[in-house]
Amino acid sequence: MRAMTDAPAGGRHLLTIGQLAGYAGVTIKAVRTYHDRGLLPEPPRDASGYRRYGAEHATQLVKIRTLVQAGVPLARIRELLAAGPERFGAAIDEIDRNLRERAAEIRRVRERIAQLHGGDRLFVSEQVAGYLTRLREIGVSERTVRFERDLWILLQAVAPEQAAAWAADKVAAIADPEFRALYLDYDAAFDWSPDDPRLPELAARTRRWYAGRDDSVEAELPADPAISRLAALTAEASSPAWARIHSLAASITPHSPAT
Amino acid sequence: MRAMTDAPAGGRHLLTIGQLAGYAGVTIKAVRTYHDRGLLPEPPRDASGYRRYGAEHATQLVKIRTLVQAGVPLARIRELLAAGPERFGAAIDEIDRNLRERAAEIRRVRERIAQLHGGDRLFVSEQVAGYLTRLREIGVSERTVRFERDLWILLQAVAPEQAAAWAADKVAAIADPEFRALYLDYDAAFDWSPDDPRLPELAARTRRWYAGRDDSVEAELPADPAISRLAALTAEASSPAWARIHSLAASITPHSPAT
DNA sequence: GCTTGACCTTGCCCCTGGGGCAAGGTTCGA
DNA sequence: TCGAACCTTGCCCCAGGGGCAAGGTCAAGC
Repeated sequence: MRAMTDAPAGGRHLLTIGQLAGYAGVTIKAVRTYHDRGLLPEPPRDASGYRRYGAEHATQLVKIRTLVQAGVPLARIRELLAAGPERFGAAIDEIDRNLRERAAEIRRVRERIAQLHGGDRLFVSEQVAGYLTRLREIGVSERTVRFERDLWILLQAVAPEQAAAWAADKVAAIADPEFRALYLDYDAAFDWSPDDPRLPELAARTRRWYAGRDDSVEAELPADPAISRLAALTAEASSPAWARIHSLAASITPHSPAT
Repeated sequence: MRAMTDAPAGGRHLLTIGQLAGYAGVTIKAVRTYHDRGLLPEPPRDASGYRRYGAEHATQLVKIRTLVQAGVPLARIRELLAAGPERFGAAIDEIDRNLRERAAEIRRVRERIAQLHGGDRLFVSEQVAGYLTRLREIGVSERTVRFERDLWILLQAVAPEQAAAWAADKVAAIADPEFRALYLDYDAAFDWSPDDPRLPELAARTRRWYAGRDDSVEAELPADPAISRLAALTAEASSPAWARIHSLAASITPHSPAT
């Protein structure tokens, strides 16, 4: 066996680095990198300093390339090649599991990518996305829907559980025709002047609607003042008319339709 | 609209970088990298120099993360976000195609990985792998089979088309019971002494077998002298007994059974 | 008021898996 | 004998961050 594994005898090492790389489907640079990282032993050199490879390097290199294509890091490959066949086999099983996982991940990513085409599902919870869709269905302008969406994103980022409770409340409210009418009027009022004579009446209707609600529903909502202020401030910063309504109906702060 | 897109007004930018990163499922470092690469605009700073983000950053960041997970390079993502929705849509289609391709690639890699468990298919052509399997079936020792395999790897690396022609010839020869018997005797002779009295008779049988061949088959084989020498030298370096046979039957150089 | 821990800031060097280029030496075929 | 195609080493570059240093800041609890 000595002659087969060690012998530097003539004839056993005759592939140049380019031929070896070509056979294994790898670049010359990659071969040299594998030498540097200790994955592939340095072969003997010929008289002029060229590396001369034998079949043992070729089999090793094909193994390495296969593992590299499977996404195994070079450091791990070095360990695997050094380990015995039983550990090697176990590692291969693990790598294959890993590969299956990656394929599944790609499927998941493809679904998300498809949602980039449009739709809000990418940015907010399913519940909120359904609510936004419902708003569009009843005729709310795209501008206001986007405004709502951005507000929900903030809410979800700051306080996910509170956002969920509020969203449930909103979904329930939107089932009421009176609330829907109110919401559409708010939508229309977005760019009215703050002096518009219709605003006081809208504020009064808003107050009446909240007054008529079941108090128990109200009590269950977490009433974090920072969150309420956030909603109110955001609305006021966007529309002077909404700010006016807010000041006219000061008592209803946290639950005006557009927030 | 101005108030919705530019306003630094209080209340609109209140996420810290950590909250933003947490919402989008991204590290703080990644957010800063996206600022540096121009994927995400720098938000206003608060009094103490902290970045303060609004919902528009959150939506943008979720988009970015989704594209990053899909393997889109950051430079490309920047272009996409700057482009109009029609180009964005077209790019999404292309990215999805890319993703499908990657999934297919993973399937292919899994097949190759499975072959790492054993088998020669990873290292030599299907034809040669079949030939090696046939050798094992007729009882050739594993040592000699590996020796053949290594030689074929060298041949395929140096001259793939010649290797294919030679392999076809070998597959045909192995169908002949006389050749099979000869091959097994060579296998047994591997570690005989070069002075063994049985060697001259083996050399004579070899010469007879080649003499009885159809000459037209012989003529079709490419007779590259370098390749023949490679085969002969490799064999001689491995087994003194084989070297002895070779010198006894000098005329049959390129086609002795073990090469 | 003070400490403590969790945040934030910038800047710098590190990693993988090579690619590309420079500046030379070698080998092979016409 | 010359050019093309090889080979050699060495160096810097890329993405997409990670990790650490050396600070400034904020909120809670005592």
